[in-house]
Amino acid sequence: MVTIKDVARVAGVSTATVSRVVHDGGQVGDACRARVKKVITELGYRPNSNARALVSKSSETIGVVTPKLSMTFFGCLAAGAETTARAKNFKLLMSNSLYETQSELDAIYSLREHSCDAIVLHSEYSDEETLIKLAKDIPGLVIINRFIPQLANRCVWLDNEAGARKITEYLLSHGHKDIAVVTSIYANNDPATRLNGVTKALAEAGLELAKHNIESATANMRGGEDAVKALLEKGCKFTALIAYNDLMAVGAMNALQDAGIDVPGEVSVVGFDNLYVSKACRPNLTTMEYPIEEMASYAANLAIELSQGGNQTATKTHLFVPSLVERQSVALARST
Amino acid sequence: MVTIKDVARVAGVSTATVSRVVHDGGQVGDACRARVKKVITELGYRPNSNARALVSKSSETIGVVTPKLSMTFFGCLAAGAETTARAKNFKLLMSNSLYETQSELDAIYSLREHSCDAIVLHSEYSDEETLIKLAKDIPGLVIINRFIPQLANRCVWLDNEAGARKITEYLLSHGHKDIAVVTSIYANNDPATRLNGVTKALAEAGLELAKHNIESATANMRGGEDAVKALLEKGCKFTALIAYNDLMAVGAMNALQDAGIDVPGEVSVVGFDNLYVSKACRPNLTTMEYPIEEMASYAANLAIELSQGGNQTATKTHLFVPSLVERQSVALARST
DNA sequence: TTGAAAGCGCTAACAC
DNA sequence: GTGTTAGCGCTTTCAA
Repeated sequence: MVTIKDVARVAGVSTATVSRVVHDGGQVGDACRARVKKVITELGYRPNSNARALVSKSSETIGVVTPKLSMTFFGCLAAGAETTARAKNFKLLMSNSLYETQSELDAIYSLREHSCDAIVLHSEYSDEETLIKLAKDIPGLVIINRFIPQLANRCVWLDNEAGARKITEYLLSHGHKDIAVVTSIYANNDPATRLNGVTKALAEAGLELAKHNIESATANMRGGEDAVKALLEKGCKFTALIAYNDLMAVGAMNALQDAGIDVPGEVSVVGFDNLYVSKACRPNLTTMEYPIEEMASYAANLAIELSQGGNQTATKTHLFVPSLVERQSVALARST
Repeated sequence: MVTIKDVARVAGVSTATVSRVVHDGGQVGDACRARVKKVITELGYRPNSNARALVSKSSETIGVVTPKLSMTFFGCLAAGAETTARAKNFKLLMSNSLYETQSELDAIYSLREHSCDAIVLHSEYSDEETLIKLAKDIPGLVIINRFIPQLANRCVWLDNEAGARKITEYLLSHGHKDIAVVTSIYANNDPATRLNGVTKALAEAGLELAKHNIESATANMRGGEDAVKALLEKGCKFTALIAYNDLMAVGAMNALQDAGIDVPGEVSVVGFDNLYVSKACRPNLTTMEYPIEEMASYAANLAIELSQGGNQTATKTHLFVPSLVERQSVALARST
């Protein structure tokens, strides 16, 4: 490994001068700078970032903590953060939290040990108090996909209720009145919030969402299938179905089709997230776009700014609003 | 930030002793060790890994370089590496190469600056020579999804030809004789290798793969659609279609169905990779499993071992073989 | 068993 | 404009 000393020796200058050249400080004579630069390329010198981080207490590293990288949603999140990291010349440290409070915290501490002071955290299990305490310690900590009032300016989140409301209104505008909902038993607030949006939109249209029209299951394809089967077995009648997310929606469509029910001919189906699958399934799924990649990129930027002492406007919030993506899984309700 | 000095001071010992306790070295008296441990927890001391890496020249960090994290395939790759990292208590440094030679190299050098000596690289554009030179410099460099003879013991790869062969034979065993192929213009060797497998399997059955039964396009859903349209327009007749990967297969199925052709009733379709989409599409896709997560986890292990001077058996290769996943997109060929 | 001290590669005063 | 120097937090001889 070639160090700054090697460069200094070969170029016949002090390490301080080399350091200045590396950092493009203006305080170096032209001839000297040229010589040093030449030596740097000749020797292939690259500053050791551990040493740099050690002395400067900042590592130009951004950490991302998500539950599970293999899920498309989190892959996109990571990709968004990576875009920012690349643009700012930061390194990206990834950690899976595996949906556990303790590993969430472990991951964060491990990041800290690396002098990684910009952190984007997707937390589901830690309670608000823990997070608030953590945020106090770590100026560059940003929470993604969750809103904590006391941390308003550190949360990058999505208006789930507005999204659910919007897609419900869309269904309403297509003449649907008998609407079933497949929600999830997912740990965070999202299911409740989205359900809330649906209920409100329905209420405003003078409709009530009957309890027995709601079925809940795990937030994946299988869950969607199971929920629809349960709905069908109960003898539930509906012309449209709102699923918690795309995965459940796809499962639901499959179950519907397996039961000989045409989608969207007899039943319209909508999802949430706009994952890749929504373009792969038949019919293509109408859904709400969850701009997670963009949000993550934004969050990473915010985390970096905060870690550098910028963007201290405590009152500013970072709320994203999902948008409707019309595809083929919704049709006009058949007049009854 | 609480440092080793703080702990030493509070515990009334030297930093060397604290270091020994942290490392579980046996050379510390019981009473002393207990006291130090107590102080460590009380103060919440965590060793700074930059300092540690600086002095020990090893950072317990594994780097992963892939083209694009937002693609499911690479997300799974990252997840596999993460599993190993977690198990070995390593950190995971991610870098996107964006499909470019230069950024591939940049990413690797940047990893090196971090004293990250175990690296898993998914390289597509760099030539073998560059890679061989790199591998010489970096003992812990492992190449994934590519085979370079001179680096046999450092490559973790998949037998694409065997996979293609296997799935072709599967189609053959279902009575298909008129087979079309949708291949891709992807940059690496995989398309050619898979095509090769198909051709060979067909040849062994006394069948020839006619040029005009092959169509090539970009390796995504859209490409699959386009290719099928082209095939259909040419008036190509086939009862089975082999797609380069799952994404193209799904696109192909959609195009087929849009053209009023029943899948698998009239045309059977198979893919490659076994991505999540293959369970989302209708009919569910029969495909070859590409165990990328497992492979990445394996590769990460190998990289760590190599970086620590182990596993020097230069003759050992690391070849994975894909397995058939039967779903619903293949039917018996209709007797003609 | 424990401590003192040197030094990893780099940056940032401070001096000249 | 350039060099000297003192650390950053930690590990690791070498002595005691």
